[in-house]
Amino acid sequence: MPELPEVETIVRQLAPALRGRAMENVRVLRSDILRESPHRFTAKLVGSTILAVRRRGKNVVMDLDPAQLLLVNLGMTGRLLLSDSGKNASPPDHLAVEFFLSSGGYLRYDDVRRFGHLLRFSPEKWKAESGRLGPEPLDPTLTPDLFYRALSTSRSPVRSWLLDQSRLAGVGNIYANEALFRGGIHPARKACDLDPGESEALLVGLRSVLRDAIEAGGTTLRDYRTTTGESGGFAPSLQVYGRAGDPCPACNGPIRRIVFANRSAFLCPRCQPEVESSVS
DNA sequence: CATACGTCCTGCCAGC
DNA sequence: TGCTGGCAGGACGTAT
Repeated sequence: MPELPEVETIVRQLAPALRGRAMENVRVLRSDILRESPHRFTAKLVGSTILAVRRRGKNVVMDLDPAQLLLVNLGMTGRLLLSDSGKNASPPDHLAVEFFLSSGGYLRYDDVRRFGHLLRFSPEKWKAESGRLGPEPLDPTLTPDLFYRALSTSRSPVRSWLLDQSRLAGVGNIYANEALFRGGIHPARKACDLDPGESEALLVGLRSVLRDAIEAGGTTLRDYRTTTGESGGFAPSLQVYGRAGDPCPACNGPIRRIVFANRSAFLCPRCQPEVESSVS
């Protein structure tokens, strides 16, 4: 569910609302969301103050005082729901963890499939962990040349390359497919086969779709919600994802769905040819 | 080392 | 109406 634009949307809502507030109590209802005992998790967090909320890849990262980090990976169906006022919203159907905050509100983590995780890190451990993730796609220091060189080291299909968090942090199946369409690149082509021009077109397409989706508050297909429970607005703007059989917005030919690496890929066969045009 | 595949879990939807 | 199989936005462990 949540890829970079969805997590960015959540973080932009949480950051101003949570900054400076303390966790007065923590209640764990589904401990398989954690990788430590609920008792230890709770004991280490109660009394902490939230200094900042930010994003790294698809993770929500909270900086706490005393110094530690709380990372939320939403998996497929995780939601962070914020109730700022005193009034009690009825609990969501799959409530996993509740944080009771100073000034009376609370933050709830809800997750149908429980593929998500809530993880604590020391600053040192987080630094190492973050180092295992690839660069942020929207970071301007990721130049077209660096992007091209990174692609050129891998024989994986370029769609798989985009999904690999250790190569690039934050891209999931929706935006990988949309970026490949915008860049005119077939998803099954080997990453190392893209030429510099194609590589740059892909980077431009990726950045544009991520920015557009952030602008719209993310894509809700089914489960994704903002912290107030609202849907994102980008779904109608998807050009290929989930649109098998629909006309291509560029050439009117039918969008196709193919499956590889156990996941659906959507593409326009005409706009995203399988083999690069070896004209020269 | 790099890449490929099965698995975790629940809910929903199309098709019979 | 009710059942069944297929499918889902992620990420990790294991096998090759």
